[in-house]
Parts: sequence; C-alpha cells; structure tokens
Amino acid sequence: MAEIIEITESTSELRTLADKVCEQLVTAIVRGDIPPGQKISEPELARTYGISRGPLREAIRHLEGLRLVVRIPHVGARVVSLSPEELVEIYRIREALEGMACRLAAENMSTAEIESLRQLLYQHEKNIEEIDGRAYFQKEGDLDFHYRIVQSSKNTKLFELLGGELYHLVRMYRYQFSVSKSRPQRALKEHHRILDAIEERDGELAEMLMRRHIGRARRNIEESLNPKNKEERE
Amino acid sequence: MAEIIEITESTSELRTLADKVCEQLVTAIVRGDIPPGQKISEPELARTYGISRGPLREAIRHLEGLRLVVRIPHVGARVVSLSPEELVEIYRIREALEGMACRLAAENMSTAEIESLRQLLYQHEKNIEEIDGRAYFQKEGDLDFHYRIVQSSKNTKLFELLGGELYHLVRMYRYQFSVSKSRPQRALKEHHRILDAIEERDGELAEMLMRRHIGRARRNIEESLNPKNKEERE
DNA sequence: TCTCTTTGGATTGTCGACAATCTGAATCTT
DNA sequence: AAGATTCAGATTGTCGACAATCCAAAGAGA
Repeated sequence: MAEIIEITESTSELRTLADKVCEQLVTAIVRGDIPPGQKISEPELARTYGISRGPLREAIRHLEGLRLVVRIPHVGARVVSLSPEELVEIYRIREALEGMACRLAAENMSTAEIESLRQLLYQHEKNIEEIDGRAYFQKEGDLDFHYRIVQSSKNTKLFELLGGELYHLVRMYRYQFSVSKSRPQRALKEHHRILDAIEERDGELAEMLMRRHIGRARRNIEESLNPKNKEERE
Repeated sequence: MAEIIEITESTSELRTLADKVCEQLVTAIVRGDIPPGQKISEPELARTYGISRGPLREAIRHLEGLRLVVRIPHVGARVVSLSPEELVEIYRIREALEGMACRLAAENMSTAEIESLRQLLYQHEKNIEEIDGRAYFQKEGDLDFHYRIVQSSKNTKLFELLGGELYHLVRMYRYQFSVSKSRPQRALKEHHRILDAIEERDGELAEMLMRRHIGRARRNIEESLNPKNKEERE
C-alpha cells in the first residue's frame, strides 16, 4: 500500500490521464521502484494514482507494447523479468541498428548538431572527473549520446524503434544490473572517436567504431555472466 | 455505416474482446479495408463490432503501439498514412536486422527447420508457375520466408521486433502499393541461394546475400519513386 | 495423510452514463 | 465581404458498477 501520488501537478504536457500515468509507470518500472516480476494490481494502482481503472488499463496496454510488462488474459500483468540472455540479444540488435544509425548520421548530421553533441561530451568529461568513482550521471549520459546519434540519423522509423521500446528496456537493464562499471573514461574516449568519424563524414568508419563500441559492452556483459556458467555444458 | 461484424465465432484463441477486435482491426488496416488516413470513430467502430467503447479503446492503444494508427489526444485516432520515404526507411532497417538474423540463423537453425523451409520454397515455386502473372500468393509467401528466417535466428527480441510492428507495416505497404511486381522468379532464386548459404553454415555469406536481396527491393522502390522526383532538387 | 473437489473471495473484463474538449457552422462585427 | 466569435452538436476522456473468470484455502473422500 504505497502513498498516493499526485499526477495533475508536476507531470504534464501529455494531456490525458492514461498518458500521464503511463509515463509515471515507465519511469517507476525502469528505475526499479516496481521490481521485475511484480504483479500489477489494477485496483491497487488505481488507488495509488487516484484514478479510475479505465485509463489505467489503457496505460498498461501501452506498457505491454513497450515490452515493459507482460500480460496474460484473465490473470493480470507483471513487470517484465529480464534474463541476461535477452540483454545480450538486445545489444546484438543495437550493434546492427546503431551501427547503421552512425553511418546515416555521418551523412545527414548538421555541423550545428555535431558541435552541440561535442559539447555534451565535454560535459560528460566534467561529470566523470567530479564524481570519479560513481559514474551515475554517465550512465544516463551514455544513453543520451546514443540517443542523439540515432536522432541525427534522420531515419524516423529507426528513431522510433531505438528511441521507443529498446531505449526503455536498455535503461531498465542498466538500473537493475548497474552495468556501467565498465570504465566510463574509455567509453567517453570511444564516443569522441565516433564523433570524429562523423565529423569527417566517414560513415564507414563511424559505423565500425560504433559496432565495436557496443560489441565491447556486450562482451563485457557476457563475461560477467560466463564465470557462473563455466561448469555448464551445451 | 458498414455492416455489423460478428466476432465471437470464427476469430478466437485470443480470449478477451479487446484482443479479438485488435486482431480484426490489424488485418482490416493491413488489407486496406480501412484506408490510410481515415479517421477512426470510436462510437461507429463500437457499433460495427457490437462491443462497448472500453475494449475498443484498449485495442486502439495497442494499434498505436504497432504504429498502425496515430492518435492525438482529444481529437482521435487515424489510420497511419505511409509516405514512400518511410517505406524506404523501413527497408533500410530490415537490411540491417534481417542481415543479422540470417547470420544467426546460419549458426542456430536446425537441419529439420532448413528442410522445412526448403519445402516452403518449392511450394512457392509451384504457386508461381500456376498463377504466372499475378503473384498474389508469392506476396505473402515472400514475407513467410523472411518471417521463418527471423524465427530461426533464435533471437527472441529480434523476432518480437521484426515479427511485430515492422512485419505488419511491411505487409500494409505491400497491399497498398502492390510492390511485388518485382519478378517473383528472381526473388525465389535469391531465397534459395540464401538458404544454401545457411545450409552450409556460412553466416557471413548468408548475411551478405540477404542484405543484397532486401537492398535490391529497396532500390526498386526508390526507382519507382524517383521518376516523379526527377525535377526536384535537394 | 494425501488428493480431489468445492466454494468464497478477489481480480479482471465489459458496459452504460456523465463530464471535458474539440470541430464546424452560423452569427456578429468591422 | 472577410474575419473573428459564439454556440450547438458530436466525440473523446473518465468514472463507477456489474458480470465473468481465476486463485487459493477449506473440506470431503479414499
């Protein structure tokens, strides 16, 4: 029985209740406030947010589309429970998709966008120096970089895909497993190199660097997983 | 004012009304029975399917997630209107994603699956010979082949992505623009070559062939588009 | 004591009605 | 006559209540 959360005030821009609640639920799930595997009780959530079940059900339907909850008819919805294998799968997809995004960005990104993105990287640099050990800002910041690249690819469908469901899923995984102990300094350096390639309009190189960048992250995950599976066969 | 459509009988398996109606709407939109850009009136559709507005709204929310309708708060939902540019974007995404799927399929596809898929191709061959000119079956059949490949990649996330929203969108485009006048014989031959590579477990070749295969289709679309844009600059 | 059945409680699915908002036509002003 | 304004009609958003379904605990039978 959590406390009642006020919606109408702070969170808005999205006009309908269902949309607002949906946004609230997305962040709640991504941050782990509603833990993976937890049952989503409609009456309870409706009370929590002080709304009726109608809009809430619409929000849940939307969350299902974002792959953040799994719903079984007449039984109920649960927050998606993520297996490490699926995380690896997602990284493989990102490898292919963001690699392409990078190549397109090298062709279509405006110089203003490039400059703006470079500034963002400098800011990340500062954040890393400040909170040396805990790279919390970097965690979301890294995603920001990737997000901006995809946005600059000017492929709207690609942006919808990566900026939509996959984006939230990756954010969720990061919060859960706190994946990014993988020295942010190195990641930042790689980001700079990628942007360099884009600046020189070398799409081929940019794609390759991005694929390597994500591939390294993926292998990190796989390795931090394998030690336990060392004994397992097949 | 269309006639009233019975739901409970034929279309089932999915237990809830919202899910059934959603499935109905998907095929209706994909086949163009509800034309692109058309407004979706909740009261009218509710009457048509003989259900209340509650489940219908949930279904629409789901369709929104599948990118088949666009919704504006307090205004209503419209069937998505597809620009040829977006179709090209989607084909670019498929190039990257299905290329990867092919490589994974070469690694993970069982010999039984390969044999089954080969049989499917033989069946396509027959269908083409029978209805030489109009390649209607081939249209959906082509998608079947691609669908099976993705399924055999054993990457569940990839399957969800390509088998979900992108699959329906591509089907929709095909129905609308009747894209596949692009000699089915050649496509079929390419399918065989791709399957050959998979059978020989040559992932690299399989990926390349698939990328070319889809790339050719994309260029077909671009060319059938350019003549009109010949005069346009930029 | 274990298993199968039953039954009560709670949850999900569905409906009809009311309130908030938008669209478009008719009216008024300049 | 052109433009802005008002107002009616319809549509979307929201709510509370009822019906259908599922889950789990209690009880009956072997």
